[in-house]
Amino acid sequence: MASEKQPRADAVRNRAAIVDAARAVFDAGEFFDLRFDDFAGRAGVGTGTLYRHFPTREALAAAVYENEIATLAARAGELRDTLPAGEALDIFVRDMVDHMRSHEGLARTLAAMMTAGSSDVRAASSEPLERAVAELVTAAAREGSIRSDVRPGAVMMALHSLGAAYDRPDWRAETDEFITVMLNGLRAR
Amino acid sequence: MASEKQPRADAVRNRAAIVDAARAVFDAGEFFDLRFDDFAGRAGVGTGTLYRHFPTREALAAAVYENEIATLAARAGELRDTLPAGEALDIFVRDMVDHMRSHEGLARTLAAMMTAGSSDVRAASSEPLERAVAELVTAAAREGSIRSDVRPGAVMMALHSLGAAYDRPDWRAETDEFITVMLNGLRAR
DNA sequence: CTAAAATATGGAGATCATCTCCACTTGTCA
DNA sequence: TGACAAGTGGAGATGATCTCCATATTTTAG
Repeated sequence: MASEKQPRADAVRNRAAIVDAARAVFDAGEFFDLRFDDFAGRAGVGTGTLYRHFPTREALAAAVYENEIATLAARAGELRDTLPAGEALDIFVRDMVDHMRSHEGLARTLAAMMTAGSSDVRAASSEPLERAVAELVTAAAREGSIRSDVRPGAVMMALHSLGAAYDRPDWRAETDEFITVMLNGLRAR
Repeated sequence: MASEKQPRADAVRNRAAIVDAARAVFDAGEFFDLRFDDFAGRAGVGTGTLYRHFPTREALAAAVYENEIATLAARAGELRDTLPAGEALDIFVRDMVDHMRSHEGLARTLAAMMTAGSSDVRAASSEPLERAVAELVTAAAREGSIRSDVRPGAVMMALHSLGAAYDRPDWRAETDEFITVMLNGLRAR
């Protein structure tokens, strides 16, 4: 149907430079302090270029988010291919928590942007992770290591909450307990 | 220490009018489409008045949020006084879900504002609910109907996620399953 | 290799939301 | 009822967002 056009080489480079700069800003937790135009300066491009590639703040956030999601989804696939499903699910969830812990600013900022943003964008951007988790959950249920009357989306919801609740003073400890409760709940018959 | 001054009657009326107008806007899901100044028009006051009462969007959102939290916390107290703790917790969680279902736009908008806003504001505004849930959880643990190695905050985190994940296409069904998983996990030994 | 066409760039300046300021109105208190 | 305090509204300053297009770069065709 749609014939995809090759973008020009410099366009590709600029786009990447902007996303890289944005990732750094996110990680430092300065996303909301900066004028949107400043992202152009940071990436060494003009504001026109910034706006052409990312018409809104949200669009830029979505691009960073998609990278992050891809990393997580890849990790899920890897685990699925090398471990029994029940174990893979367990480890994936805990890895995800660790990942968030080591990129605090990023996790918090993306959670905020994604909560505020439009459903459609969020749904589209999260799709690969959604898919990967669904596979893990379905496999674990088939294998019999978790109950089978829970749809994968319920697990995604739980994971979602990790990001949303990120700034709770005792996040670290509460997360561990929350995860334990959830995994126990999944195993309960 | 601090001697509280009575505000003038018209100031009280105006403040209430603004919060009322804001609640309606929230409920309709139009919060992000409106210029902040428009809230003044909707409430029938000037922009100066709006800004005096609520210096930022976030401050206005927090005021609406606090109302909502008070309602929920009151409900929790009521349940605690009339039912065994384990049952009270169970019913409270399910009531909260129902409450969110019947105020979709409100729940979604508040979740977004609160995620984006500062930790301090959020922490202060949520405190009454936090307290009420902590009481329910602690009582249920003491009573022996749920495990006692889970701090109340872990449960709050789970509740938080309900708001955060609000726009998932299948929210209703997933929420029920998620809640079931969590409550089972809490009872698992 | 070169020229023309296609694509992309940067940043000056138009546009628009946010927020301040103060002359005026309303409420309160004696 | 007068006088002082408290509160109001909205015009306009401020500063961020976004558009537009003359110029520059890359690609394609000859």
